[in-house]
Amino acid sequence: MGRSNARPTLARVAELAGVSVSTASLAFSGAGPITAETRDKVLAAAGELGYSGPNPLGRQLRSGRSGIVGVVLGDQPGRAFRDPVAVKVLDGLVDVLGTEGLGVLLIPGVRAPAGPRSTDGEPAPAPAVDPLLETAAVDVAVLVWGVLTDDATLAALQRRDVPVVVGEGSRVEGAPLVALDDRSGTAQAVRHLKDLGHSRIAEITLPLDADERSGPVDAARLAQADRTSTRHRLAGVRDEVEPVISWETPASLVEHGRDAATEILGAWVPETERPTAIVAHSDLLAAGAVIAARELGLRVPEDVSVAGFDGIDLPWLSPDVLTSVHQPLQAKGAALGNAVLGVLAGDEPTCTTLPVELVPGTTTGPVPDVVRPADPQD
Amino acid sequence: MGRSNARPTLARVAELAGVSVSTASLAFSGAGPITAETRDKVLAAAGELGYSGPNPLGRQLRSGRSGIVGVVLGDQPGRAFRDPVAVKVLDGLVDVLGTEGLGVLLIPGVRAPAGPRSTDGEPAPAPAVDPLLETAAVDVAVLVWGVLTDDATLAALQRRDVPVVVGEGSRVEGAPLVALDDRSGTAQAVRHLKDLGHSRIAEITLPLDADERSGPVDAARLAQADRTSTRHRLAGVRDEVEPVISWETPASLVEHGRDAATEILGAWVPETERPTAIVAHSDLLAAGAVIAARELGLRVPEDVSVAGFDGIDLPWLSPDVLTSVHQPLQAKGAALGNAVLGVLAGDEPTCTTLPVELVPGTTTGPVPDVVRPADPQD
DNA sequence: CCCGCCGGTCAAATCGATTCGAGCGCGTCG
DNA sequence: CGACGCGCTCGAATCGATTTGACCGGCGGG
Repeated sequence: MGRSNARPTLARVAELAGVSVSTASLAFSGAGPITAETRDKVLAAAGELGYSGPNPLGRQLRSGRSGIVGVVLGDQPGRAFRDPVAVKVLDGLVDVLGTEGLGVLLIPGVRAPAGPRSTDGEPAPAPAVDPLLETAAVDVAVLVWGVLTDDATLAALQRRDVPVVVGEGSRVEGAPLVALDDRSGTAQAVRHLKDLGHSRIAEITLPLDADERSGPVDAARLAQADRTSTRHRLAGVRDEVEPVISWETPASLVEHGRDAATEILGAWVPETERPTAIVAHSDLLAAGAVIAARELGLRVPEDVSVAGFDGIDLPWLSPDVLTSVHQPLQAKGAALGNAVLGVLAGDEPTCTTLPVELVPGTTTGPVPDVVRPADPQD
Repeated sequence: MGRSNARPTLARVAELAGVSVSTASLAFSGAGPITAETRDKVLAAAGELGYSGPNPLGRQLRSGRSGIVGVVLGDQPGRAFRDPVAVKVLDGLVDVLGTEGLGVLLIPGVRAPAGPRSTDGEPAPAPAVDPLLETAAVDVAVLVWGVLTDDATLAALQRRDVPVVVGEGSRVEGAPLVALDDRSGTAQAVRHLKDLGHSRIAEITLPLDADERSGPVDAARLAQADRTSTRHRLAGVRDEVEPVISWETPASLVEHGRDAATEILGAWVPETERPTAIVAHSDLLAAGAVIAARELGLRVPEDVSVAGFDGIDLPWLSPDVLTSVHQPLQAKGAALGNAVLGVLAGDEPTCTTLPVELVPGTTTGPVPDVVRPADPQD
């Protein structure tokens, strides 16, 4: 009973077919020379035994590869999926890797400690890395959403000698990086607004670090910015203009963009001093800003212009089309996939920077006359 | 050079520590009795060699389990992620499995053939199943988005003897099922509308099958409905009312809901015959309907009421809050996770049906007076 | 006529760990 | 004083396949 119940192995198939295990293996893998007659004999035996093909585990041990690429999600797994940008990138990644027969394994990153930074006892010395990070059999890990300074996830991976590919972060020693021309992106957006005559420009930023703060960004806070892509987007804006106000959000979500824009547009005491344009670090934030403006009775773009970043589809913003800095999302996923392939092939790590392109929509327009300074500007 | 360059193995650590391989294994796994002194010796040797812990592949082969659960995505990997419902369920699933140390592997389902149902040559006898389906080392596969009759994905999995867990579909022999009380859900929504005085109710449906059609649903088409949950939602509506029109959509997306509602509301020649309420099979479709109504200059809910299904957050619909049949999304993911755990533990397959609950929002209201029949009703 | 090559098959080593049962000191109980 | 039991360690089998090199008969070229 013991073995009759268990799933048949290649050895038993070979036995029944009257050939050696090695020959049976050849019959399935197709590698190496084998007579059609022999193969048929093996296949017939397999059919009789209900053998469903070589066990992947055995193959993997032998080859030393699992064929699995780990994708490390941010601290909250759910949040990663709520972001259309992440989703599109993931999509492209799955696509490229899928054609190579590689699978994508979702790995939650470090789990945030239960209490929100409680100062009692130890300062969370063990950041509770997800068990999968420690044990999963992945050939490569992809850190799609960047690397923080002093990243516990990265540390765990490196301790395990798992090769890493980084997207959107700062360079990691020995790991390929797929970056975006963030700085040029926001700079282009602001230049576009300036070309339309705007000068009082407000900014809605991506999170500066993992603290999930929300509120105005001053010079001190600016210096603390930890996330590379946020830093670059901040810098790009400042290449062109000093924003009249810059508002930090806890995450790239519509509701946070709405809250930020409500603060920015609503709290301005003399209406003539209100910003005439908003540049947001993401489309989701920008969409929130458009909604907030509508709720405040402001017309877009007649009263206030809004520009975003990412170039995602926002069908529900209809009939408006967001002016946005488009990034090649699918291509970013593909680039990450190729970087993974490169690592697997043993190539030298390279650093790719993807281009961005401003695509004007209907949410930006000329600066309103009403608030244009009456005095003849030199 | 050969071995000095290669990653160290447990055997070499044991050798250096002067103990046997079995003892070294004990030092890492923690199973079985071992002296603290011996363990330290092994750990020290490991540190010296740069040994980064037991290779998962070896462990997996021995245990016969990979610790990986495959989640089969629909035909288009990207579409699965665009659906907030799917994302939340996936989120709950990852959460439950993650705490058990199980990983979630994304598997694209059958790849649709290149040409759209070209009738030349063979009728696509080889539906091009994704290579991962054939080769990935998964302990269980989850078909989150149901099973079609004659499902190639399911067939491939069964051929490989991979146990399966089904969500939202029809019962599969020997596999646990996590279902939803779809029928009661749409029935509740329609009853709510009837209680508000509506009688001319239109319906926007989920896809009836994989054909991605869009247009009115007649009795013949109704009979073709292939997807279990769609069938139940259709039935639930008809338990309460015969819709004045039922419009099929190719996918649960805002834009399709918008298109459908534009047809439904716009093409009605005598305005007094226009439906006063729309029940949609999903929140995304319902949101599209709200947008379409607004675009047509109709007020929601004064001129037309809209009810959805799912209960997802729609911050951008603000200030409206969709009336919707809420389903326990996170719980559904958790239920799927538990079903997976059950399969792994060898339990008998069970069938869970999750409850739904109508939560009224601001998008449904009393039937408008204008179009209410002038003659005194009974 | 003989050597060497070639297509096909097989035996055995290998991948890296887990685990069962045996062995071995040593303390304790009878 | 001898036997039993307990705690720790070790040897060896096992998981399931891949792959290298040997082997073997037959055929063509020198």
